[in-house]
Amino acid sequence: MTTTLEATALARLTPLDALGQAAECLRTLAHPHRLRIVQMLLRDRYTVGQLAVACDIPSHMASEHLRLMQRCGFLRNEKEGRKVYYRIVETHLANLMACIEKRFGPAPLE
Amino acid sequence: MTTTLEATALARLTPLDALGQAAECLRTLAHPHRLRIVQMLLRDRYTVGQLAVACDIPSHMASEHLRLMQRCGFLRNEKEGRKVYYRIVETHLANLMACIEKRFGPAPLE
DNA sequence: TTGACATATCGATATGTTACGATATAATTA
DNA sequence: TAATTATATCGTAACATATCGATATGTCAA
Repeated sequence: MTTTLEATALARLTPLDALGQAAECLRTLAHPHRLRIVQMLLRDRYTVGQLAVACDIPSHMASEHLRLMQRCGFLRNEKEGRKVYYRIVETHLANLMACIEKRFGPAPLE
Repeated sequence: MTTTLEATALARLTPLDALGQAAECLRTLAHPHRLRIVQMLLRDRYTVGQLAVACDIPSHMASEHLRLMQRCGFLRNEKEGRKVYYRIVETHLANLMACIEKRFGPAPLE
C-alpha cells in the first residue's frame, strides 16, 4: 500500500484500549431486554421481578441481565426484605439512551 | 409475584422490536476497531487500506468491519479506481460517538 | 418451623462472533 | 499480456453469548 496517514489525521482519536472498554459497555447494552431495563431504570428504580414482568422473561433471566450491567458499572442494587431494587449509577447512560431514543423512537405518542 | 406495574410506568417505553433494531446497531458498533473506524470517518472519508493501517489490522479485516457497518446502514462506499472510499451516512452516529467520547475520553489533549 | 416467595447461581446446550489463511475479483502498471 | 495493488469473499476453528431447567439462598408469613 502506498497509503500513509497524516499525523494530524490520527491525532485526537480515542486510544484503542479506551475504545475496547467502550465496546464492552456497548456490547453489554446491546440487547433488547437490557435496553428496556435501562430505559425503565432511568425513570425509576424497580425490582428484579418487576423488570422481568415488563420484559416478559423469567426472573432468573432478568437477574442475569442485571448482573451483567452491574458488572459494567451501570447499576447498583438495594436489598429490601426479599426484594432487590436496582437503579442506574452510570450517569452517561441517560445521554446514550437519549441518542438511541432519538433514532429509534423514544416512546409512541410524544 | 405480587408485583404489578402501573400502566403509566410502561407507557412511553420504546417497543421491544425497535429496541431489537437498536440492539443490533449497538452490537455492530461494539468493537474497538469499528469504533475507531467510525471515529475517523466522522472526520473525513478514508479507503479500506487507510483504515486498516490506522487500526493495525489486515485490510481484509477492515473490509469485513466495513461490510458489517454498511449492512447496518451506517456507511456507504465510493469506488475510485481500485480504491474504495467509505463515509458515514447515518447521521445519528455523530451524537452517539459524542456520548462515547464524553465518557471514555474523546482524544487526549482537548 | 414449615411453606411460599424473590432472587441468584449452575451446568448444558444452542447460537453468534471474531480472526485467520486461502482465494477471488477488479483496476492499474510494466 | 503478465505482474502488482486494492478490496472482497469463503471456509473454518476458537471463543463468547443467550437461554433454559434445576437448584440454591435468603426472607417473610402462617
